[in-house]
Amino acid sequence: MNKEDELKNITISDIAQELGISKTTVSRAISGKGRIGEDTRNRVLGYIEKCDYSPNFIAKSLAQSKTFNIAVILPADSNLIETPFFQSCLMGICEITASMDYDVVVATTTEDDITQLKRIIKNHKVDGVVLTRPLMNDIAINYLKSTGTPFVIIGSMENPEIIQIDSNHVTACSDLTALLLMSGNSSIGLVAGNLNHIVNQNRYEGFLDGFKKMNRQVNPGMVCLNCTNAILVRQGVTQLIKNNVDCIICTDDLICSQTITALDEMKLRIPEEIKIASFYNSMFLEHHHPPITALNVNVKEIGIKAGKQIIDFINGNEIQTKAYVNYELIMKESTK
Amino acid sequence: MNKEDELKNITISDIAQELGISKTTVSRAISGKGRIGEDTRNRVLGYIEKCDYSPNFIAKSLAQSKTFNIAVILPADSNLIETPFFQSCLMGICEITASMDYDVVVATTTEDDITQLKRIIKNHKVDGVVLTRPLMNDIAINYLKSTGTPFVIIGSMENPEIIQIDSNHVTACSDLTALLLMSGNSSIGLVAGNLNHIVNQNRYEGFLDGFKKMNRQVNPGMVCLNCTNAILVRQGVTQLIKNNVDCIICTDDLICSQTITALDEMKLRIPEEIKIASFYNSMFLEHHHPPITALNVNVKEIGIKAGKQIIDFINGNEIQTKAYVNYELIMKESTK
DNA sequence: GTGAAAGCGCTAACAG
DNA sequence: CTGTTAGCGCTTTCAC
Repeated sequence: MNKEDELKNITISDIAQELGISKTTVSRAISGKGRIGEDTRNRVLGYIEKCDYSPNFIAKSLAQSKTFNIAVILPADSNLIETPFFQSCLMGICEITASMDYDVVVATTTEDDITQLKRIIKNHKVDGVVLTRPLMNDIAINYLKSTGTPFVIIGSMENPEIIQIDSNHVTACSDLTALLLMSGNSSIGLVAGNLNHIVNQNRYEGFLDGFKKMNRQVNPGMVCLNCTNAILVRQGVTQLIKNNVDCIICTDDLICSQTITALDEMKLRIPEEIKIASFYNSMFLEHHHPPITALNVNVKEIGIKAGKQIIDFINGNEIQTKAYVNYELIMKESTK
Repeated sequence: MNKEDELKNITISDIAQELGISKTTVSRAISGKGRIGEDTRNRVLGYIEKCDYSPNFIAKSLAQSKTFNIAVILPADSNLIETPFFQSCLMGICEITASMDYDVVVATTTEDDITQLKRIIKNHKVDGVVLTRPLMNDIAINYLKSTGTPFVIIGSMENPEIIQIDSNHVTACSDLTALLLMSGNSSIGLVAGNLNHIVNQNRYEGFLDGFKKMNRQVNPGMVCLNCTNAILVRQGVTQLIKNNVDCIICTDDLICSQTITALDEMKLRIPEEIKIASFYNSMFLEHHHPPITALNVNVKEIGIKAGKQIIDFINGNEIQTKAYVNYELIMKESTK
């Protein structure tokens, strides 16, 4: 009987008829908008409770030209597919949207293919978008701007008109670098990923800033950028070793794991012969032996903030265009 | 101007009026349903192309009582949140659904909280559901059954009425176990995760089956079940070591990483003093030193099949209720 | 405080 | 082959 009740798809008209009032009144009781008598409202609400009515969002959507959906755009690049960052983000977004009566539609893009995004926007499937991996020259951002779609990015950009949620990768990397310099590492190298990803730009910037803060010069031979695959990482690490680096900072956990593999091949021991640090304290780093020094962020909280921001923005509420989430530096054995 | 065009929200009526025909005809031209003149169709299609019309899915949804959305339910359990399996699955599902003109709504559940799922179903946000982590006694499955919602599971169940996509964990683990027994490991132990997860039941079953195939007895002291956190894993490993195990099979990568940490603490070297193998060849195992023997599956393909199955099912197409995806045993240094 | 009626954009009989 | 007419379930003026 439960089964039938749910399938019955009881509508607002049914309720109106049953209670001998008009659809309008029922609608008002449910939405809370417009004037309505205290007792009438309670009568409606009571009946609704009893007969397990649930409104048809599609109809509501059509009438209001709103979908009550937001899109979350995930990168589909093969080398990011296993990164837990996006998954944790998504969890946070789902949590907050559900609590605000919105749902999450996901789609993937690559650096040069945004067809899934376009479909969703063209089909009016969502009211707004969360972009999780902004690029330097981002066709997704350009598209969203050109269509006038509300969106927020998880990341940082110069443009102050774009709503942004991020941890401050610049100061984070700057802090990490400075701390490592202070603790006696005279020659620190950087292995960075795709510089088209803004986050890697930020971390690179922070790296340089850390040196500046400590009044040190960065040796150009100590910086390997755009290491977008295991082979490039290995080449980079080899170069750093030749230049007698004593500590390596990796811009993310995948690069870190590839760096460790390279170091292993060269029979270099961590931390005795070479120190290493990375970003985002994932399972990989957490359970590595020795444990890897890393910057830790509450990624789920980033998702929660991003979800709240976009929904508030859609609904015309006031929001801050730039929100930061704290990070935390976790020093471990790999840099001792 | 592009901007205005897209916002203009040109409708089927506009087109009809512009072309001096009826809405119905336009609708037919677009959908391809019903008889319509070759030339009329082309005229409509041509005009549509030119004015960048895109249909309003919401209206279509309301008229057809279909949403063209499917839900993907992801586990929100803290110890699974970083598992790349679900992310890869999701990628596959997104890819296939997009190509079939469907979209993906995601929601999370835990073992005892399916409120997000309920919201989505009650609000008629989706036409069907993909469950990614079936449990032994799954309230989500019960709920979906009771509401008559079409769904598929990524995993295996006895019930042949439920549409299932999976790699065969039983034979996979059986093969792995048998192979390790054959290659001279006399005493193999198992560290398994939450047995409420069907997949862990399957692997446990496979483990036992491997022994049986080789006419060996399983020593009960060699099996640690329900190791749902790092502490339990450590206890389990300690017990296995006391019982002079020479090889450990872990039911997933998280347990594997925790096992390795425990082994490290005990100063046991892999593979010299103890061998180890795991499931699902994630980044963690891939870049570990030494590389870890594991069962590898094309997870994205599982997602693709699941997405196709649910959409085909919704549309009343014929489908097989049980689809397997191949696995591959990758022997590496950790068991040499 | 409540109701009647129009309409969101599309589909689907039913006629012609 | 094409047009007319009703809806899908809800919101929203505009009267009363």
